[in-house]
Amino acid sequence: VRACGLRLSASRRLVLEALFAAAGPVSAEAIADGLAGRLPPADLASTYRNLETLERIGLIRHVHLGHGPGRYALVGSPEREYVACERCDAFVALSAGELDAARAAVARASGYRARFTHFPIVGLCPGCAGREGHAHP
Amino acid sequence: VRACGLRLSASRRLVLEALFAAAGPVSAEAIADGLAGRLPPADLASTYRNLETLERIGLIRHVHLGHGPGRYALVGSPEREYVACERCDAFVALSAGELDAARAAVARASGYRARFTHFPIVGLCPGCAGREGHAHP
DNA sequence: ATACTTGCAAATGATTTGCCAGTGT
DNA sequence: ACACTGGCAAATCATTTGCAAGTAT
Repeated sequence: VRACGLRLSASRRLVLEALFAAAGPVSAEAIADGLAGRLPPADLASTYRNLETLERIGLIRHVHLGHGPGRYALVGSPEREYVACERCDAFVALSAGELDAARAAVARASGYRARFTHFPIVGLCPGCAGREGHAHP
Repeated sequence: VRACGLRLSASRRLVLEALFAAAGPVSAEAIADGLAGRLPPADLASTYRNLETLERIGLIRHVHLGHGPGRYALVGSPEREYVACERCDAFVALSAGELDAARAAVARASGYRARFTHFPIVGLCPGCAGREGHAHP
């Protein structure tokens, strides 16, 4: 952290603590609110600035799940890729490798090297797909 | 159109003409501007309302390509699915079926039924993937 | 005639920026 | 000390909403 010429200020440390404490990816607002009281609150604009800084040095990353705000998480091993439901905002986080077959199929069809870390695969979760097409959804 | 109890007003017709005239998916702002002068301009808020209405009755749909605004297109046959580059915003539109292998791989890994019509597959286009990892990008 | 539509202005949600005072190193 | 940071207010971007006036049917 300091190795990048950055200062380890109180609010910067708070952002990192929040991301350690969080179960999954969390929004900037949730972090600024101190994860519902579990941590001291911080200014929202500063939180966004800190998230951007920490992302630039590769400590964290953000993913866009559903229509809401972006969600941030520590970069860890194994790396996570996401599949999200466009109807109910449910999502699953898979480990690197589990989507390699899909990646290969995309490369074959389009030439693109797909990455599901920043923008997830979007579709219907088993529950919403089951309700699809029924008479009374 | 009228079959749904809707009126075919001037600005509604204009939105449809713009979508017929456009080569690919276009933003609401581009439509409201009359596609750079090719058509008369319209109010942006009304354009958004008309796009929403036309999408609700299934005539059009929108897709989120890159970081910019959503882009609208007529629903046609063959149906289109998209693969977009997260670095340079280039994208390719594939016909329904071309991504079925990828869809099957996703279903195997996650149980989700992926659809790439509203949120595209995101990754690196061949050009950006080639530059990735080089000494001086 | 009447309900659907428009246009304009103002609100919204997420995120960014300007600016000046505060503080790690 | 000095540049990096924090907090607060105001700006931005895409999109939505309120409302009075207009118009397709």
